[in-house]
Amino acid sequence: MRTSREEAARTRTRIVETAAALFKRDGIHATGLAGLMAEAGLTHGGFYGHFESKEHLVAEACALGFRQTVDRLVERVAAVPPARRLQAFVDIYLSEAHCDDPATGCGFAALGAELGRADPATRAVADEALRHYVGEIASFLPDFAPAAATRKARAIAATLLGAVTFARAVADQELARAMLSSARENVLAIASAGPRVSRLPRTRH
Amino acid sequence: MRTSREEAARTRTRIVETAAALFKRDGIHATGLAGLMAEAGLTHGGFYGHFESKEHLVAEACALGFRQTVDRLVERVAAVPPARRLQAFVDIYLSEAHCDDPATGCGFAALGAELGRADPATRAVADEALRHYVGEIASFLPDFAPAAATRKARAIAATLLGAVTFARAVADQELARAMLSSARENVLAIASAGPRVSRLPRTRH
DNA sequence: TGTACATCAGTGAACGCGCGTTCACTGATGTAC
DNA sequence: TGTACATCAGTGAACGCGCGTTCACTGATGTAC
Repeated sequence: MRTSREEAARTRTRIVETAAALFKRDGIHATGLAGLMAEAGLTHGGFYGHFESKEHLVAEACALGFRQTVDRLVERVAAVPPARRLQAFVDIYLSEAHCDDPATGCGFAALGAELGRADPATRAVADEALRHYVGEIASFLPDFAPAAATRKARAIAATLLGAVTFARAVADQELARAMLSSARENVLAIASAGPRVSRLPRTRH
Repeated sequence: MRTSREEAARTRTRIVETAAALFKRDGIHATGLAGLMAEAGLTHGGFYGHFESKEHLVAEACALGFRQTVDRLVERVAAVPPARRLQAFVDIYLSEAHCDDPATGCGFAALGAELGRADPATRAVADEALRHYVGEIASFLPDFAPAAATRKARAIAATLLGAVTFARAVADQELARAMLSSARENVLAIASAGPRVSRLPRTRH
């Protein structure tokens, strides 16, 4: 039962989207191809018509997952006045809604340590995604010189990722909330600490 | 071939230690019991003489892994004068040696998102370990009131975890180093920002 | 435009393999006399 | 203290199952005339 080329392209996209969500929800290793294909409304035999191997799908699904994460955040934050964008971004990232729904949330937080064990192609995807992501966060810090903003953005990305990882790991919801609120407080402190470019322009040291 | 009770107790300990290292190195889901038992110098049949299920071992191995992490850090940092302990701790945690060897490093960083999918017993273990860990970091911040030190310690724990997760995930070593150094810089800024208890005692707000 | 045929997207059975778990067995350890 | 027997730590084969991957097949799509 052959389908049209447009339909086949749509099928392929659907597999990648389903994979991105399942990998983020259950982990890469724990997600089987048969279940994944079934979730996409297909039988598992057709998988190798679209992808060379599971690893190839992993790289593509991660690329999509990371892109979606950043795009969604940027879209939601764009509606906020520039001066409040960082705070809006931090509030969304550290929300309980984000912690409760890894499948649609940050790919780095959802995959975590598993990325460090992924094949080089997937890790190269992570390179580009992280640079892009840090660049977006840095754009929420217009008061700082670009190099300083980038360094702060990296630290902010790390703090947010770590806080959500801890919040998801622990059983005690009060401890999880304490972690999220402590991270929020200190991220905003990072964002406002140090010399502003308008007062004290400074190049990287 | 029965062995003595002392030997059996040592065998059990060896299984838990081996599990802690393999879970941290390869991930919990990706570590099979047969390979794990072989690594401990045993055949897999004996496993259920020591543990009720893999999940029970996971909880025990995580408890050990988390405890080891904190104990080793505290031990190494104890040799440093109190005023420099935070910096020493941060330098160890963000070292390339730590990034390159998950098996002996921080259990939270090594297991990451997998903990969020673990059973309640394992996540309860994470609760206690995180509280203990945050308490140790707070003890490196004696200049702050206890509640403020705890909040800063949580943010520091999150930043360190996130930075190592990113550093391990990316393929580009320069990007990894940039992440580690940006995290270091901003963690030390967190640690020195805000009112000190000696100058401006302040209760939690 | 209509027909005949080649292509190929998706199906479903099957492959070898490693998974977590069970169990009959072995033989040294621990115990009772 | 020495002997006879029960216990049980560890062995190794086996269980059903899901894994990633392969392949012969089906039948609608795409193409050539």
